[in-house]
Formats: sequence, C-alpha cells, structure tokens
Amino acid sequence: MPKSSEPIVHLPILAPREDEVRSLLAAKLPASPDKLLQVGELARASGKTVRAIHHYEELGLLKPDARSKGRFRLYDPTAVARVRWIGKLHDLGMSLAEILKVVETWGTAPSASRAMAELRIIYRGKLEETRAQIAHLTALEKELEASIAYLDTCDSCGEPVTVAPTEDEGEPEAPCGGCQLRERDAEPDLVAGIVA
Amino acid sequence: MPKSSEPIVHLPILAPREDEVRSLLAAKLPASPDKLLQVGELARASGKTVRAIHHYEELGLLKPDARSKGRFRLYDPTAVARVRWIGKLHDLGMSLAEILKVVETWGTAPSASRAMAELRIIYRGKLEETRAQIAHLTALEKELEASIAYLDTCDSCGEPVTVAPTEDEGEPEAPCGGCQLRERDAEPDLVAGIVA
DNA sequence: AACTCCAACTCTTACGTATGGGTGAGAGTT
DNA sequence: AACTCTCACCCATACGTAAGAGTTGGAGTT
Repeated sequence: MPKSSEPIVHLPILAPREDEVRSLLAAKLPASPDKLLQVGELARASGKTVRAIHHYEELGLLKPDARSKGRFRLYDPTAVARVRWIGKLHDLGMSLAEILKVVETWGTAPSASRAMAELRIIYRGKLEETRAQIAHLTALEKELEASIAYLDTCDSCGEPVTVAPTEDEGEPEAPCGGCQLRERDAEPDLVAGIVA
Repeated sequence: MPKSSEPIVHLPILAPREDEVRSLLAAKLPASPDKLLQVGELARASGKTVRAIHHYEELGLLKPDARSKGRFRLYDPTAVARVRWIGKLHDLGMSLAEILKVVETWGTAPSASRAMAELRIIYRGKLEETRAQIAHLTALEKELEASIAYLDTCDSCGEPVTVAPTEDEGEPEAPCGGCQLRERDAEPDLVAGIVA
C-alpha cells in the first residue's frame, strides 16, 4: 500500500510570531509543530493504559487533537498533563463522571474567573473530604497498631511461644495463662471481634 | 440436610484441654441456653440488612449456629459482635475478601499462638498499606492546597474579577495579564491539567 | 528514489471482571 | 401477618481482554 509519507498534520517550522503566545495560552492548537503522540506514547508518558485513555475518550473526558490518515489517534504533548490531571482527581476519590462535570463546567463557564471560582469550590470540597479520609485512615492505623501490640504481648507472655521457627508443628497448644487471665475489655476491637 | 446430632462444637468449660483452645478460638458455642436470633433480628441488632448477612455467609464470613426445623437461620447472640466487627473492618477500608482471610487464618491455624502470629502478619501488612495510603492522600492534600492558593491569587491579580455577580454575561473574557505572564511551570498539576 | 516486508502498533466492537450488596419471585415457616 | 427460604438477575465503576483487521515507519533491496 502506498503511503504519501505525511502524518497528516505536519507543518514545517515557521517563524515564531504572535501565534506563539496563543500556543502558550491555549496550547491545544494542533498547529504547533510539536510532535504529536500516538495513544501508546501518551499512555506510557502518563502512566495509564491505552484502554484507560480510550475509556476517557468514550466518556468525553479527552479528545485526540488529530487523527492520522489511518485513523490513529494523535495527541498534543500537553495531553500528558491532562491525563495525569484526570488521574490525580481520580485518586482523590472523584469518579470519572464527576471529573467530566468539572471539565464541562470549565468549558462552558461564562468567563475564566468564573471557571476558576467554580474549580476552587470543587477543590475546597475535595480538600475537606481528603482530610476526613486521612483522619479515618489514621484511626485505622491506630487500631492496627494497638491490635498488633496486643498480639505481641500475647506472644511474649507466658511460654516462649515465638513467631520464629518454633518446634511445635501440627499439634494445637493451649493458650498461655496470661491470655486466659487477661481482661476481655483490654482487647482491641480488631482482636475482640474475632476471638469473641 | 439433617444435621448429625451434634451442634458441632459443644463442650462446657473444662480444664484447659486442647478442646479448650478450639472453643476459645472458635468461641461460637451455640450450646448456651441463650436465645438464638433469627436473621432479621441479627440484622436489626447489628445494623446490617438481611441481605448483607446472607452475603457474608455466601463469602464464608459468618455461619448460622443452627437452623430451625424449617431451615431458618439461627444465630448465637455473639454473632451481633461478629457482624459489627466485620462492619468495622469494612468501614475502615478492608474488603470483605481481606476480612475473610483474617477469619480463615484464625480458624485454620494449628495453634493459638500460630493464629495470633498470622493475624499479626496480616495486620502488619494492612498497617503498611494504610500508611502508604495516608502518605498518598497527604500528598494530594498538599496539591489541593497549592492549587487552591494558586486559584486564589488568580482571583486577586489584575482586574477585580470576582466570583460575585459580575456584569459580564455571555461573552468570554480574556485571561488577566497576570495569568499571561505567569510561568506555566508554576501551575499546580491540578490546575495545569485543565487549563492546558 | 521507489519498492517490499514485517514487527509493532492501533482500530472498533463487544463481552468479561470485581465489589457489595439490592430487588424481586415464588414458596414455605412461625 | 410477618418472616424467611433459595435462586437468580441487576446496579455502577473503571477499565481488562480478546478478536479480526488495518496502519506505521524503518530496514533491506532493487
């Protein structure tokens, strides 16, 4: 099959003029001489899979800046930041649908400052949520620490029942006296639940 | 199917024999004269739905201590604590599958100390995960803070473009001078992604 | 320079997966 | 009447994975 050796969008390097500014601001102009990326390259650069990027496109979160003559998706290098941004918001616990709303809000806002204001509101909400999440996880951390500590003391109570290679194999052993004497109330929830 | 006489594990409190261990481990003795609960009662008492309890059973997390002659599930009152415990671990971010591993580890360990040792291992792993998660979220928290700060300065840069009801409606406005002069690199990822 | 080859890449379509249950349906139990 | 039983299909999310076919770009050849 003959191919006219032209990646479709391929403008030679021209003199940098006022357009330069434009490309800096709304750097989505596919006219920039930057090398466009194929979906696989974008995937590698952004740490996502090709499938994920396709998925984002299906949802309307991301669109190729061009297509090769063979219908390959082509992306402006700035798409890397975009995909990373999506990933971060997702990490923050936002669903892709929510992220889409942000994108749409941004795109349809009547003014730039308006858009930024709305973005701030969303981010502030997320910040609170994130802090709550951290608090929650910190609570879990404490519980785990307490439970581990409890189990540790169990190990070192009466008999030298160690975790390390012991001699007992197969036959059940009786719990140590300490365990039997210990108050039930002293058990961390994470231990009490299973022992109960 | 007819259950062969014995309620599985049923031993009164004896000397610390091997069976003692079992009963301590799987302290589910349905032999106590306590009133057994139907699934609906257990559900109400534990704050879960009947379906959820059925689900836990499907996964192997929880088993009725008996069945009525009409095949109704009957639970020992201690099951309430068990279900709450499951709920708690789940609330704290463990999947039911992970909780199941804890249960199985506990139930199949050859000895009490062994069980505790394995439980410790699981809890330690979870602890690490949790800390990693916290670190991750903390990083995101910083990013959000930075992004919000950035957007704040945007608002107070050049023109008095406020969030409050402005006069401009409909026609997009150009970004303020400050925004144009600002370095792209200065933009936090959470902002750069959408602006780009 | 033009042509041929080929591995690697990408296309679209579409069903599969894991989670934690929800929601009946039809029938039996208390 | 209120409860419970056992199927068994349904939801939403965020992709995974496979299939069958077309595309790209460079190496090698003429």
